[in-house]
Amino acid sequence: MEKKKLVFQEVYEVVRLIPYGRVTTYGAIAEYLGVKSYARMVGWAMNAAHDLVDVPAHRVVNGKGELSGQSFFEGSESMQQLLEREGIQVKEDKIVDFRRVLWNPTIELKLD
DNA sequence: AGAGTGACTGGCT
DNA sequence: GAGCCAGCCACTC
Repeated sequence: MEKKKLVFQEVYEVVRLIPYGRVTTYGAIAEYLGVKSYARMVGWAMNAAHDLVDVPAHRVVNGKGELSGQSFFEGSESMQQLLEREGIQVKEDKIVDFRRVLWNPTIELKLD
């Protein structure tokens, strides 16, 4: 058995595909890339992606819809601010109607 | 090389 | 439905 390796570039590509006004989870991305157990690593990849402006990391949250990486966006605008700008309501660091705005690449980008 | 840590998740209580 | 516990992989000290 060969172990699949997580490629940051792949993660960034998926994150870039997230539609405006939608969000996804670390687990969903990991699953789509075929590395379901790498949810934590995806989050870590986001940390590295912090340097890239093309990667809307603010559209990626944890499975509960909480802005876990909010503290990491203390650049100019907070993660919450960016999400609300896209029409996503955020309350108590949690996305309102999370299920409704959730975008699952494994489903939306079905490979067949 | 061993131990600790973390932008997580699923299962059980 | 919210909270606690264990499993997960890469990175740092």
